[in-house]
Amino acid sequence: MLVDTGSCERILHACHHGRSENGCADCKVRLISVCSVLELTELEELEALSHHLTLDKGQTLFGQDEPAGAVFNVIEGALRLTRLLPDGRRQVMGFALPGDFLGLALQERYAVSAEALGPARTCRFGREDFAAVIEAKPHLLRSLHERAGYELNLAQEQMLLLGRRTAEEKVAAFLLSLRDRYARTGRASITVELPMGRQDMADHLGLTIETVSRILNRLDRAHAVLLVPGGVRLIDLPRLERIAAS
Amino acid sequence: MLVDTGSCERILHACHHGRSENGCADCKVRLISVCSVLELTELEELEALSHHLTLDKGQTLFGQDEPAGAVFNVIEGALRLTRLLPDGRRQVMGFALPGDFLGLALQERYAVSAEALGPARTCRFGREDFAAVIEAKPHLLRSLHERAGYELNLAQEQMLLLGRRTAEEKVAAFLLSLRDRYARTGRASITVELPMGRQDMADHLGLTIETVSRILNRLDRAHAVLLVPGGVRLIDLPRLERIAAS
DNA sequence: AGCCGCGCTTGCGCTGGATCAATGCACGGC
DNA sequence: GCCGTGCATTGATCCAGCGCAAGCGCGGCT
Repeated sequence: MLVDTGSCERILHACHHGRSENGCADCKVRLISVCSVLELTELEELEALSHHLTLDKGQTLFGQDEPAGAVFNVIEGALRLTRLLPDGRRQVMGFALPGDFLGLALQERYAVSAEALGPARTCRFGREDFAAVIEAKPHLLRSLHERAGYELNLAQEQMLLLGRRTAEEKVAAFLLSLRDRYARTGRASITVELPMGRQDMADHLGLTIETVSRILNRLDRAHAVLLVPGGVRLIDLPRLERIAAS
Repeated sequence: MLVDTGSCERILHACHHGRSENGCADCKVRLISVCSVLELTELEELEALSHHLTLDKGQTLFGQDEPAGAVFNVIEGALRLTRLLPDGRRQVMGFALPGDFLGLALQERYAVSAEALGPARTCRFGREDFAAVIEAKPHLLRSLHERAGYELNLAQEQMLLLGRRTAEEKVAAFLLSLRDRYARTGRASITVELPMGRQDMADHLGLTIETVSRILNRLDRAHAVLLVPGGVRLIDLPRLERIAAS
Protein backbone atom coordinates (compact mmCIF):
# COMPACT_ATOMS: atom_id res chain seq x y z
CA MET A 1 0.00 0.00 0.00
CA LEU A 2 1.55 3.29 -1.08
CA VAL A 3 1.96 6.06 1.46
CA ASP A 4 2.31 9.74 0.80
CA THR A 5 4.32 11.24 3.65
CA GLY A 6 2.06 14.07 4.72
CA SER A 7 2.86 16.42 7.56
CA CYS A 8 -0.38 15.94 9.51
CA GLU A 9 -0.01 13.26 12.13
CA ARG A 10 -3.63 12.19 11.76
CA ILE A 11 -3.19 11.56 8.09
CA LEU A 12 0.11 9.85 8.70
CA HIS A 13 -1.63 7.49 11.08
CA ALA A 14 -4.39 6.79 8.67
CA CYS A 15 -1.93 5.97 5.93
CA HIS A 16 0.37 3.97 8.12
CA HIS A 17 -2.51 1.73 9.05
CA GLY A 18 -3.91 1.44 5.62
CA ARG A 19 -7.05 3.38 6.29
CA SER A 20 -8.80 5.44 3.72
CA GLU A 21 -11.14 7.29 6.09
CA ASN A 22 -10.56 9.48 9.13
CA GLY A 23 -10.08 6.73 11.67
CA CYS A 24 -12.00 5.40 14.64
CA ALA A 25 -13.90 8.62 15.29
CA ASP A 26 -16.14 8.06 12.29
CA CYS A 27 -15.91 4.27 12.16
CA LYS A 28 -19.10 2.74 10.83
CA VAL A 29 -19.40 0.26 13.68
CA ARG A 30 -18.06 2.40 16.49
CA LEU A 31 -21.31 2.66 18.37
CA ILE A 32 -22.14 -1.02 18.17
CA SER A 33 -18.64 -2.39 18.82
CA VAL A 34 -16.64 -2.68 22.03
CA CYS A 35 -15.20 0.70 21.15
CA SER A 36 -18.49 2.33 22.10
CA VAL A 37 -17.37 2.42 25.73
CA LEU A 38 -14.23 4.43 24.95
CA GLU A 39 -13.70 8.17 25.24
CA LEU A 40 -12.37 10.04 22.22
CA THR A 41 -8.86 10.22 23.68
CA GLU A 42 -8.89 6.52 24.38
CA LEU A 43 -10.14 5.94 20.88
CA GLU A 44 -7.12 7.68 19.41
CA GLU A 45 -4.87 5.63 21.63
CA LEU A 46 -6.44 2.44 20.36
CA GLU A 47 -6.38 3.70 16.81
CA ALA A 48 -2.59 3.90 16.94
CA LEU A 49 -2.50 0.16 17.56
CA SER A 50 -4.96 -0.88 14.90
CA HIS A 51 -4.67 -2.03 11.31
CA HIS A 52 -7.44 -2.45 8.83
CA LEU A 53 -7.58 -5.80 7.15
CA THR A 54 -9.57 -6.61 4.05
CA LEU A 55 -10.62 -10.14 3.20
CA ASP A 56 -11.93 -11.66 0.01
CA LYS A 57 -14.66 -14.27 -0.12
CA GLY A 58 -13.43 -17.54 1.31
CA GLN A 59 -10.24 -16.13 2.84
CA THR A 60 -9.51 -17.25 6.37
CA LEU A 61 -8.78 -14.64 9.02
CA PHE A 62 -7.38 -17.20 11.46
CA GLY A 63 -7.49 -20.94 11.98
CA GLN A 64 -8.60 -23.11 14.88
CA ASP A 65 -5.80 -23.86 17.38
CA GLU A 66 -3.45 -21.30 15.87
CA PRO A 67 -1.69 -19.09 18.43
CA ALA A 68 -3.99 -16.11 18.94
CA GLY A 69 -1.75 -13.33 17.69
CA ALA A 70 -4.47 -10.74 17.38
CA VAL A 71 -8.07 -9.80 18.08
CA PHE A 72 -10.47 -8.18 15.63
CA ASN A 73 -13.45 -5.94 15.24
CA VAL A 74 -15.62 -6.81 12.28
CA ILE A 75 -16.39 -3.65 10.31
CA GLU A 76 -18.09 -4.94 7.21
CA GLY A 77 -19.15 -8.24 5.71
CA ALA A 78 -19.72 -11.54 7.48
CA LEU A 79 -17.48 -14.32 8.74
CA ARG A 80 -18.12 -17.98 9.46
CA LEU A 81 -16.79 -19.38 12.75
CA THR A 82 -16.18 -23.12 12.57
CA ARG A 83 -14.79 -26.05 14.47
CA LEU A 84 -13.73 -29.27 12.87
CA LEU A 85 -13.83 -32.86 14.02
CA PRO A 86 -10.72 -34.86 13.07
CA ASP A 87 -12.75 -36.78 10.47
CA GLY A 88 -13.90 -33.61 8.74
CA ARG A 89 -17.35 -33.17 10.20
CA ARG A 90 -17.87 -29.48 10.73
CA GLN A 91 -19.86 -27.36 13.14
CA VAL A 92 -20.44 -23.70 12.38
CA MET A 93 -20.40 -22.10 15.83
CA GLY A 94 -21.82 -18.87 14.54
CA PHE A 95 -21.54 -16.01 12.09
CA ALA A 96 -19.71 -12.79 12.88
CA LEU A 97 -21.36 -9.60 11.66
CA PRO A 98 -20.29 -5.93 11.69
CA GLY A 99 -19.75 -4.78 15.28
CA ASP A 100 -18.79 -8.24 16.52
CA PHE A 101 -15.52 -8.79 18.29
CA LEU A 102 -13.38 -11.82 17.49
CA GLY A 103 -11.09 -13.28 20.11
CA LEU A 104 -12.87 -11.88 23.11
CA ALA A 105 -11.95 -14.80 25.30
CA LEU A 106 -8.35 -13.53 25.03
CA GLN A 107 -7.04 -17.07 25.07
CA GLU A 108 -3.69 -18.47 23.94
CA ARG A 109 -5.13 -20.05 20.82
CA TYR A 110 -8.14 -19.46 18.65
CA ALA A 111 -10.99 -21.82 19.49
CA VAL A 112 -12.49 -21.59 16.01
CA SER A 113 -11.52 -20.83 12.44
CA ALA A 114 -12.85 -17.60 10.95
CA GLU A 115 -13.49 -17.39 7.22
CA ALA A 116 -14.98 -14.55 5.20
CA LEU A 117 -18.34 -15.35 3.61
CA GLY A 118 -17.85 -12.52 1.17
CA PRO A 119 -15.71 -9.38 0.92
CA ALA A 120 -15.12 -8.26 4.51
CA ARG A 121 -13.22 -5.66 6.47
CA THR A 122 -11.88 -5.99 9.99
CA CYS A 123 -9.93 -3.88 12.43
CA ARG A 124 -6.94 -5.79 13.82
CA PHE A 125 -5.19 -5.35 17.18
CA GLY A 126 -2.05 -7.24 18.17
CA ARG A 127 -2.72 -9.44 21.16
CA GLU A 128 0.00 -7.93 23.36
CA ASP A 129 -1.01 -4.39 22.49
CA PHE A 130 -4.62 -5.08 23.22
CA ALA A 131 -3.84 -6.85 26.48
CA ALA A 132 -1.93 -3.79 27.60
CA VAL A 133 -4.83 -1.49 26.77
CA ILE A 134 -7.19 -3.71 28.73
CA GLU A 135 -4.87 -3.71 31.71
CA ALA A 136 -5.10 0.06 31.77
CA LYS A 137 -8.83 0.34 31.08
CA PRO A 138 -11.04 -1.79 33.32
CA HIS A 139 -14.20 -0.50 31.65
CA LEU A 140 -13.04 -1.99 28.36
CA LEU A 141 -12.59 -5.34 30.09
CA ARG A 142 -16.02 -4.83 31.58
CA SER A 143 -17.43 -4.33 28.11
CA LEU A 144 -15.66 -7.40 26.78
CA HIS A 145 -17.01 -9.41 29.66
CA GLU A 146 -20.52 -8.22 28.93
CA ARG A 147 -20.09 -9.35 25.36
CA ALA A 148 -18.77 -12.69 26.57
CA GLY A 149 -21.92 -13.06 28.65
CA TYR A 150 -24.01 -12.29 25.59
CA GLU A 151 -22.05 -14.83 23.55
CA LEU A 152 -22.53 -17.42 26.28
CA ASN A 153 -26.23 -16.74 26.11
CA LEU A 154 -26.27 -17.22 22.35
CA ALA A 155 -24.26 -20.40 22.73
CA GLN A 156 -26.79 -21.79 25.19
CA GLU A 157 -29.66 -20.85 22.94
CA GLN A 158 -27.87 -22.71 20.18
CA MET A 159 -27.34 -25.77 22.39
CA LEU A 160 -31.04 -25.87 23.12
CA LEU A 161 -31.69 -25.61 19.41
CA LEU A 162 -29.23 -28.33 18.48
CA GLY A 163 -30.28 -30.69 21.22
CA ARG A 164 -34.02 -30.34 21.37
CA ARG A 165 -35.51 -28.77 18.28
CA THR A 166 -36.77 -30.39 15.10
CA ALA A 167 -35.35 -29.53 11.69
CA GLU A 168 -38.19 -27.15 10.89
CA GLU A 169 -37.92 -25.41 14.26
CA LYS A 170 -34.19 -25.05 13.75
CA VAL A 171 -34.54 -23.33 10.40
CA ALA A 172 -37.32 -21.02 11.57
CA ALA A 173 -35.44 -20.10 14.74
CA PHE A 174 -32.31 -19.44 12.72
CA LEU A 175 -34.04 -17.06 10.33
CA LEU A 176 -35.64 -15.17 13.20
CA SER A 177 -32.43 -14.92 15.21
CA LEU A 178 -30.59 -13.64 12.15
CA ARG A 179 -33.28 -11.02 11.64
CA ASP A 180 -32.91 -9.95 15.28
CA ARG A 181 -29.17 -9.58 14.91
CA TYR A 182 -29.50 -7.45 11.81
CA ALA A 183 -32.09 -5.36 13.63
CA ARG A 184 -29.61 -4.76 16.44
CA THR A 185 -27.09 -3.33 13.99
CA GLY A 186 -29.65 -1.01 12.53
CA ARG A 187 -30.67 -2.94 9.45
CA ALA A 188 -34.14 -3.97 10.60
CA SER A 189 -36.05 -5.45 7.72
CA ILE A 190 -38.50 -8.14 6.77
CA THR A 191 -35.99 -9.27 4.16
CA VAL A 192 -33.10 -11.16 5.71
CA GLU A 193 -29.85 -11.39 3.82
CA LEU A 194 -28.25 -14.82 3.89
CA PRO A 195 -24.56 -14.27 3.23
CA MET A 196 -23.82 -17.94 3.95
CA GLY A 197 -24.56 -20.93 1.75
CA ARG A 198 -26.91 -23.82 2.49
CA GLN A 199 -24.06 -26.02 3.68
CA ASP A 200 -23.04 -23.39 6.23
CA MET A 201 -26.59 -23.19 7.56
CA ALA A 202 -26.73 -26.97 7.72
CA ASP A 203 -23.47 -27.13 9.65
CA HIS A 204 -24.73 -24.43 11.98
CA LEU A 205 -28.04 -26.18 12.67
CA GLY A 206 -26.81 -29.76 12.87
CA LEU A 207 -28.62 -30.76 9.68
CA THR A 208 -27.68 -31.77 6.14
CA ILE A 209 -27.71 -29.43 3.19
CA GLU A 210 -30.63 -31.35 1.67
CA THR A 211 -32.78 -30.98 4.76
CA VAL A 212 -32.11 -27.24 4.94
CA SER A 213 -32.99 -26.84 1.28
CA ARG A 214 -36.15 -28.92 1.58
CA ILE A 215 -37.39 -27.03 4.61
CA LEU A 216 -36.67 -23.60 3.18
CA ASN A 217 -38.58 -24.54 0.04
CA ARG A 218 -41.39 -26.07 2.07
CA LEU A 219 -41.69 -22.82 4.07
CA ASP A 220 -41.70 -20.95 0.77
CA ARG A 221 -44.46 -23.13 -0.71
CA ALA A 222 -46.43 -22.62 2.52
CA HIS A 223 -46.04 -18.83 2.07
CA ALA A 224 -44.30 -18.46 5.41
CA VAL A 225 -41.20 -17.07 3.68
CA LEU A 226 -40.26 -16.00 0.19
CA LEU A 227 -36.91 -17.21 -1.11
CA VAL A 228 -35.06 -14.48 -2.97
CA PRO A 229 -31.55 -14.50 -4.42
CA GLY A 230 -29.10 -14.10 -1.53
CA GLY A 231 -31.73 -14.02 1.17
CA VAL A 232 -35.23 -14.70 2.48
CA ARG A 233 -38.23 -12.50 2.93
CA LEU A 234 -40.06 -13.35 6.11
CA ILE A 235 -43.69 -13.19 5.02
CA ASP A 236 -45.56 -14.73 7.91
CA LEU A 237 -43.65 -13.75 11.02
CA PRO A 238 -46.27 -14.99 13.52
CA ARG A 239 -46.24 -18.38 11.86
CA LEU A 240 -42.45 -18.54 11.92
CA GLU A 241 -42.47 -17.60 15.57
CA ARG A 242 -45.02 -20.28 16.26
CA ILE A 243 -42.88 -22.83 14.46
CA ALA A 244 -39.69 -21.76 16.25
CA ALA A 245 -41.62 -22.05 19.53
CA SER A 246 -39.24 -19.73 21.30
CA MET B 1 -30.81 -18.87 61.51
CA LEU B 2 -30.03 -18.26 65.18
CA VAL B 3 -26.98 -16.20 66.11
CA ASP B 4 -25.11 -16.23 69.39
CA THR B 5 -23.60 -12.78 69.85
CA GLY B 6 -19.97 -13.57 70.53
CA SER B 7 -17.35 -10.90 71.15
CA CYS B 8 -14.79 -12.04 68.56
CA GLU B 9 -15.45 -10.42 65.23
CA ARG B 10 -14.18 -13.39 63.30
CA ILE B 11 -16.49 -15.73 65.12
CA LEU B 12 -19.30 -13.24 64.83
CA HIS B 13 -18.80 -13.25 61.08
CA ALA B 14 -18.70 -16.99 60.93
CA CYS B 15 -21.90 -17.27 62.88
CA HIS B 16 -23.62 -14.45 61.13
CA HIS B 17 -22.97 -16.18 57.85
CA GLY B 18 -23.84 -19.61 59.03
CA ARG B 19 -20.38 -21.07 58.67
CA SER B 20 -19.04 -23.86 60.81
CA GLU B 21 -15.38 -23.58 59.76
CA ASN B 22 -12.84 -20.76 59.84
CA GLY B 23 -13.94 -19.02 56.66
CA CYS B 24 -12.49 -18.47 53.23
CA ALA B 25 -8.88 -18.96 54.29
CA ASP B 26 -9.33 -22.69 54.59
CA CYS B 27 -12.16 -23.10 52.13
CA LYS B 28 -12.05 -26.45 50.38
CA VAL B 29 -12.38 -24.95 46.92
CA ARG B 30 -10.39 -21.78 47.43
CA LEU B 31 -7.55 -22.73 45.12
CA ILE B 32 -9.76 -23.89 42.29
CA SER B 33 -12.39 -21.14 42.50
CA VAL B 34 -12.30 -17.52 41.36
CA CYS B 35 -11.13 -16.70 44.87
CA SER B 36 -7.70 -18.17 44.05
CA VAL B 37 -6.67 -14.82 42.56
CA LEU B 38 -7.37 -12.92 45.78
CA GLU B 39 -4.92 -11.87 48.48
CA LEU B 40 -5.69 -12.83 52.08
CA THR B 41 -6.86 -9.33 52.93
CA GLU B 42 -9.14 -9.30 49.92
CA LEU B 43 -10.39 -12.70 50.91
CA GLU B 44 -11.52 -11.40 54.28
CA GLU B 45 -13.22 -8.51 52.57
CA LEU B 46 -15.13 -10.89 50.37
CA GLU B 47 -15.87 -13.17 53.28
CA ALA B 48 -17.78 -10.41 55.00
CA LEU B 49 -20.17 -10.35 52.06
CA SER B 50 -20.71 -14.08 51.77
CA HIS B 51 -23.28 -16.52 53.08
CA HIS B 52 -23.09 -20.26 52.98
CA LEU B 53 -26.11 -21.95 51.52
CA THR B 54 -26.95 -25.61 51.79
CA LEU B 55 -29.21 -27.37 49.33
CA ASP B 56 -30.95 -30.72 49.48
CA LYS B 57 -31.31 -33.02 46.53
CA GLY B 58 -33.67 -31.54 43.97
CA GLN B 59 -33.79 -28.07 45.50
CA THR B 60 -33.43 -25.21 43.07
CA LEU B 61 -30.82 -22.53 43.72
CA PHE B 62 -32.33 -20.17 41.18
CA GLY B 63 -34.67 -20.31 38.22
CA GLN B 64 -34.29 -19.31 34.58
CA ASP B 65 -35.28 -15.68 33.87
CA GLU B 66 -35.47 -14.79 37.55
CA PRO B 67 -33.75 -11.48 38.42
CA ALA B 68 -30.16 -12.40 39.23
CA GLY B 69 -30.00 -11.36 42.87
CA ALA B 70 -26.80 -13.19 43.67
CA VAL B 71 -23.82 -15.11 42.35
CA PHE B 72 -22.43 -18.32 43.82
CA ASN B 73 -19.36 -20.42 44.29
CA VAL B 74 -20.08 -24.13 44.39
CA ILE B 75 -18.30 -25.68 47.38
CA GLU B 76 -19.61 -29.21 47.46
CA GLY B 77 -22.01 -31.39 45.52
CA ALA B 78 -23.21 -30.94 41.97
CA LEU B 79 -25.87 -28.80 40.28
CA ARG B 80 -27.76 -29.19 37.04
CA LEU B 81 -28.03 -26.12 34.79
CA THR B 82 -31.08 -26.25 32.54
CA ARG B 83 -33.08 -24.30 30.01
CA LEU B 84 -36.63 -25.07 29.10
CA LEU B 85 -38.61 -24.78 25.89
CA PRO B 86 -42.18 -23.52 26.39
CA ASP B 87 -43.53 -26.99 25.62
CA GLY B 88 -41.42 -28.62 28.31
CA ARG B 89 -38.51 -29.96 26.30
CA ARG B 90 -35.41 -29.49 28.34
CA GLN B 91 -31.75 -28.94 27.61
CA VAL B 92 -29.20 -29.46 30.36
CA MET B 93 -26.57 -26.84 29.56
CA GLY B 94 -24.08 -28.34 31.95
CA PHE B 95 -23.31 -29.53 35.44
CA ALA B 96 -21.72 -27.29 38.06
CA LEU B 97 -19.09 -28.93 40.28
CA PRO B 98 -17.10 -27.72 43.28
CA GLY B 99 -15.01 -24.69 42.33
CA ASP B 100 -17.41 -23.56 39.63
CA PHE B 101 -18.86 -20.08 39.67
CA LEU B 102 -22.54 -19.50 38.94
CA GLY B 103 -23.70 -16.22 37.45
CA LEU B 104 -20.38 -15.23 35.97
CA ALA B 105 -21.99 -13.39 33.10
CA LEU B 106 -23.22 -10.88 35.71
CA GLN B 107 -26.42 -10.36 33.78
CA GLU B 108 -29.76 -8.97 34.89
CA ARG B 109 -31.48 -12.35 34.91
CA TYR B 110 -30.31 -15.92 35.21
CA ALA B 111 -30.00 -17.61 31.82
CA VAL B 112 -30.56 -21.09 33.30
CA SER B 113 -32.14 -22.80 36.26
CA ALA B 114 -29.78 -24.40 38.78
CA GLU B 115 -30.93 -27.43 40.75
CA ALA B 116 -28.99 -29.57 43.20
CA LEU B 117 -28.39 -33.13 42.05
CA GLY B 118 -27.74 -34.16 45.64
CA PRO B 119 -26.85 -32.46 48.92
CA ALA B 120 -24.81 -29.41 47.97
CA ARG B 121 -23.19 -26.37 49.50
CA THR B 122 -22.60 -23.00 47.89
CA CYS B 123 -21.14 -19.66 48.86
CA ARG B 124 -23.51 -16.81 48.07
CA PHE B 125 -22.70 -13.18 47.25
CA GLY B 126 -25.34 -10.52 46.74
CA ARG B 127 -25.20 -9.14 43.23
CA GLU B 128 -24.70 -5.51 44.23
CA ASP B 129 -22.03 -6.40 46.77
CA PHE B 130 -20.17 -8.51 44.29
CA ALA B 131 -20.41 -5.90 41.55
CA ALA B 132 -18.85 -3.38 43.92
CA VAL B 133 -15.97 -5.73 44.72
CA ILE B 134 -15.34 -6.28 41.04
CA GLU B 135 -15.32 -2.56 40.38
CA ALA B 136 -12.51 -2.24 42.90
CA LYS B 137 -10.54 -5.31 41.83
CA PRO B 138 -9.80 -5.57 38.12
CA HIS B 139 -7.88 -8.80 38.58
CA LEU B 140 -11.02 -10.47 39.88
CA LEU B 141 -12.87 -9.35 36.77
CA ARG B 142 -9.93 -10.64 34.77
CA SER B 143 -10.33 -14.01 36.46
CA LEU B 144 -14.06 -14.07 35.82
CA HIS B 145 -13.46 -13.23 32.21
CA GLU B 146 -10.96 -16.08 31.90
CA ARG B 147 -13.58 -18.40 33.30
CA ALA B 148 -16.13 -17.04 30.86
CA GLY B 149 -13.71 -17.83 28.05
CA TYR B 150 -13.36 -21.36 29.38
CA GLU B 151 -17.13 -21.71 29.59
CA LEU B 152 -17.49 -20.44 26.04
CA ASN B 153 -15.02 -23.07 24.99
CA LEU B 154 -16.99 -25.80 26.75
CA ALA B 155 -20.19 -24.51 25.18
CA GLN B 156 -18.66 -24.71 21.72
CA GLU B 157 -17.37 -28.20 22.37
CA GLN B 158 -20.91 -29.09 23.40
CA MET B 159 -22.38 -27.54 20.24
CA LEU B 160 -20.05 -29.63 18.13
CA LEU B 161 -21.13 -32.68 20.12
CA LEU B 162 -24.83 -31.91 19.80
CA GLY B 163 -24.71 -31.02 16.15
CA ARG B 164 -22.31 -33.50 14.65
CA ARG B 165 -21.72 -36.53 16.85
CA THR B 166 -23.55 -39.84 16.95
CA ALA B 167 -25.22 -41.13 20.09
CA GLU B 168 -22.31 -43.40 20.98
CA GLU B 169 -19.76 -40.65 20.41
CA LYS B 170 -21.83 -38.32 22.58
CA VAL B 171 -21.91 -40.70 25.52
CA ALA B 172 -18.22 -41.57 25.27
CA ALA B 173 -17.23 -37.91 24.97
CA PHE B 174 -19.42 -37.05 27.94
CA LEU B 175 -17.83 -39.65 30.20
CA LEU B 176 -14.34 -38.54 29.22
CA SER B 177 -15.07 -34.85 29.68
CA LEU B 178 -16.57 -35.56 33.09
CA ARG B 179 -13.44 -37.49 34.05
CA ASP B 180 -11.29 -34.55 32.92
CA ARG B 181 -13.28 -32.14 35.03
CA TYR B 182 -12.98 -34.30 38.12
CA ALA B 183 -9.25 -34.61 37.44
CA ARG B 184 -8.99 -30.81 37.37
CA THR B 185 -10.47 -30.57 40.85
CA GLY B 186 -8.05 -33.13 42.19
CA ARG B 187 -10.18 -36.25 42.11
CA ALA B 188 -8.46 -38.00 39.20
CA SER B 189 -9.72 -41.55 38.96
CA ILE B 190 -10.67 -44.23 36.50
CA THR B 191 -14.03 -44.42 38.27
CA VAL B 192 -16.27 -41.54 37.35
CA GLU B 193 -19.08 -40.59 39.67
CA LEU B 194 -22.36 -39.84 37.91
CA PRO B 195 -24.33 -37.65 40.30
CA MET B 196 -26.99 -37.05 37.63
CA GLY B 197 -29.64 -39.47 36.44
CA ARG B 198 -30.02 -40.95 32.95
CA GLN B 199 -32.64 -38.37 32.00
CA ASP B 200 -30.24 -35.56 32.88
CA MET B 201 -27.53 -37.09 30.71
CA ALA B 202 -30.03 -37.52 27.89
CA ASP B 203 -31.12 -33.89 28.14
CA HIS B 204 -27.48 -32.84 28.16
CA LEU B 205 -26.54 -34.88 25.09
CA GLY B 206 -29.65 -34.31 23.01
CA LEU B 207 -30.75 -37.93 23.30
CA THR B 208 -33.58 -39.87 24.95
CA ILE B 209 -33.21 -41.66 28.24
CA GLU B 210 -33.59 -45.00 26.45
CA THR B 211 -30.74 -44.30 24.05
CA VAL B 212 -28.42 -43.26 26.87
CA SER B 213 -29.29 -46.39 28.80
CA ARG B 214 -28.84 -48.65 25.80
CA ILE B 215 -25.46 -47.19 24.90
CA LEU B 216 -24.11 -47.29 28.43
CA ASN B 217 -25.09 -50.93 28.68
CA ARG B 218 -23.68 -51.67 25.25
CA LEU B 219 -20.36 -50.12 26.28
CA ASP B 220 -20.52 -52.20 29.45
CA ARG B 221 -21.15 -55.43 27.54
CA ALA B 222 -18.26 -54.52 25.23
CA HIS B 223 -16.02 -54.09 28.32
CA ALA B 224 -15.26 -50.48 27.45
CA VAL B 225 -16.78 -49.35 30.75
CA LEU B 226 -18.12 -51.01 33.89
CA LEU B 227 -21.40 -49.70 35.21
CA VAL B 228 -21.35 -49.39 38.98
CA PRO B 229 -23.99 -47.94 41.32
CA GLY B 230 -23.78 -44.17 41.10
CA GLY B 231 -21.06 -44.10 38.48
CA VAL B 232 -18.99 -45.71 35.72
CA ARG B 233 -15.57 -47.25 35.72
CA LEU B 234 -13.73 -46.41 32.51
CA ILE B 235 -12.06 -49.72 31.65
CA ASP B 236 -10.81 -49.18 28.13
CA LEU B 237 -9.80 -45.53 27.91
CA PRO B 238 -8.12 -45.76 24.50
CA ARG B 239 -11.24 -47.31 23.07
CA LEU B 240 -13.45 -44.62 24.57
CA GLU B 241 -11.16 -41.97 23.18
CA ARG B 242 -11.30 -43.59 19.78
CA ILE B 243 -15.09 -43.66 19.95
CA ALA B 244 -15.34 -40.03 21.10
CA ALA B 245 -13.03 -39.12 18.20
CA SER B 246 -11.97 -35.89 19.81
C1' DA C 1 -41.96 -59.64 55.35
C1' DG C 2 -44.39 -57.54 51.89
C1' DC C 3 -45.72 -53.61 49.27
C1' DC C 4 -44.89 -49.48 46.74
C1' DG C 5 -42.60 -46.21 43.85
C1' DC C 6 -39.03 -44.66 41.20
C1' DG C 7 -35.29 -45.03 38.19
C1' DC C 8 -33.27 -48.00 34.92
C1' DT C 9 -33.33 -51.48 31.31
C1' DT C 10 -34.97 -53.91 27.27
C1' DG C 11 -37.76 -55.23 23.17
C1' DC C 12 -40.13 -53.74 19.06
C1' DG C 13 -42.03 -51.12 15.50
C1' DC C 14 -41.86 -46.42 13.55
C1' DT C 15 -40.19 -42.16 11.60
C1' DG C 16 -37.51 -37.86 10.85
C1' DG C 17 -33.79 -36.81 8.85
C1' DA C 18 -29.61 -38.87 6.56
C1' DT C 19 -27.80 -40.71 2.46
C1' DC C 20 -27.36 -41.51 -2.37
C1' DA C 21 -28.13 -39.96 -6.91
C1' DA C 22 -29.80 -37.17 -10.51
C1' DT C 23 -31.06 -32.81 -12.24
C1' DG C 24 -31.45 -27.78 -12.50
C1' DC C 25 -29.62 -23.30 -12.66
C1' DA C 26 -26.63 -19.10 -12.58
C1' DC C 27 -22.39 -17.14 -13.49
C1' DG C 28 -17.64 -16.48 -15.33
C1' DG C 29 -14.11 -17.52 -18.75
C1' DC C 30 -12.89 -18.10 -23.31
C1' DG D 1 -22.51 -18.83 -27.57
C1' DC D 2 -20.78 -22.72 -25.17
C1' DC D 3 -18.81 -25.10 -21.70
C1' DG D 4 -17.31 -25.87 -16.87
C1' DT D 5 -17.89 -25.29 -12.08
C1' DG D 6 -20.17 -24.71 -7.88
C1' DC D 7 -24.29 -24.33 -5.60
C1' DA D 8 -29.21 -25.60 -4.87
C1' DT D 9 -33.14 -28.52 -5.54
C1' DT D 10 -35.69 -32.77 -5.79
C1' DG D 11 -36.70 -37.74 -5.61
C1' DA D 12 -36.06 -42.41 -3.67
C1' DT D 13 -34.44 -45.28 -0.15
C1' DC D 14 -32.37 -46.28 4.31
C1' DC D 15 -31.37 -46.40 9.20
C1' DA D 16 -30.07 -44.31 13.84
C1' DG D 17 -32.38 -43.00 17.29
C1' DC D 18 -37.24 -42.22 19.01
C1' DG D 19 -41.58 -43.53 21.30
C1' DC D 20 -44.17 -46.79 23.59
C1' DA D 21 -44.79 -50.34 26.74
C1' DA D 22 -43.47 -53.97 29.59
C1' DG D 23 -40.29 -55.74 32.99
C1' DC D 24 -36.77 -55.38 36.57
C1' DG D 25 -34.29 -54.13 40.91
C1' DC D 26 -33.60 -51.63 44.84
C1' DG D 27 -34.52 -48.77 48.85
C1' DG D 28 -38.01 -46.98 51.92
C1' DC D 29 -42.18 -47.54 54.50
C1' DT D 30 -45.71 -49.86 56.99
